[in-house]
Amino acid sequence: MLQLEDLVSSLREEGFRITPQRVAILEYLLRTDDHPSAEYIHQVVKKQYPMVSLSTVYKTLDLLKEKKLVGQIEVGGETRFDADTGAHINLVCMNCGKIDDLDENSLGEIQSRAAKKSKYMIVKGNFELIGYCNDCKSKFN
Amino acid sequence: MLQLEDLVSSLREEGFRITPQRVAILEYLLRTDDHPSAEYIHQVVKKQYPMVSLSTVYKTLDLLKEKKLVGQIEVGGETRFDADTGAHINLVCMNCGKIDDLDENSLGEIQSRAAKKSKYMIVKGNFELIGYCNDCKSKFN
DNA sequence: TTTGATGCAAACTTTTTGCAGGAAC
DNA sequence: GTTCCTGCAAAAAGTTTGCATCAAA
Repeated sequence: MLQLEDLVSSLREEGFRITPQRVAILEYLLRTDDHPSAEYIHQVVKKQYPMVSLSTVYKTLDLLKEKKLVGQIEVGGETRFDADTGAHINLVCMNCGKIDDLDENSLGEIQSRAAKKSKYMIVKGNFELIGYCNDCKSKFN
Repeated sequence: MLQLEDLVSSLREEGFRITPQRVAILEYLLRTDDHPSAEYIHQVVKKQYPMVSLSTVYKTLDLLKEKKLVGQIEVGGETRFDADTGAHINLVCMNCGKIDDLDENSLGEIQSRAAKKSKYMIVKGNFELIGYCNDCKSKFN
């Protein structure tokens, strides 16, 4: 499990400045299992630090993406961020918009088979299953 | 293999009008293996029918999505359309933007396992592997 | 004190929408 | 002739950028 202090010191060592805005965004991303949009992160962080602007959220997310601390997925025309960088499937609910993670150990095998067949050099994978979550599916039966 | 005539008559039977714009877009989507963006479809179709507008392309794509004749994937912040509706993996090249398809028969199994574990009702899957294609990967070694 | 980060506003990109005119039936 | 479709232009939504100010180091 990643700790806030570790991230803060590693950022500081690389010459990045530790601002309250960055700490607040990092704190939220570390404690949530969610897959928030930039807009949503802004809403949450603003409750605690009302002076944080949306463009700072975007800039911080860019920084974290570059350092591979968050992943990025696109769902329904909206970009969402994902703190879990390991290989997993995102389950996306078409009704409530919730995104759950599912570990699946056969993904690595598929990935290497695909690399061999296609001759691609694979950098990362995005696996999504889209449907209705347990809470919402009853409404569509 | 889907034929243009079949699609045209099925659209006509459902009360949709057959316009040159719709035929041109359908024709292009049927003959290509590509995963074009709306903008790109517009460029291609305009060469043949210069009067086609981008908003008509979007409206036609909406219609085709609703009828499940095209799939939609989001890659790098851009929406791309995919005429292959079967279960497959999209291989996305980070350098040239090309998208290849790869059939993978273990996807169905993963999907049913995921449905059981997560209690989701799965409607569709998006599987992407992102990296460098055979032509581009030499530039990054 | 120096330099990088912030916040605002404006710009940009992609997609959607309203509406008047035109084409398919 | 009726109704749906098209194309334009404007709006909307999400993201990026330029720049003056501010704060971390």
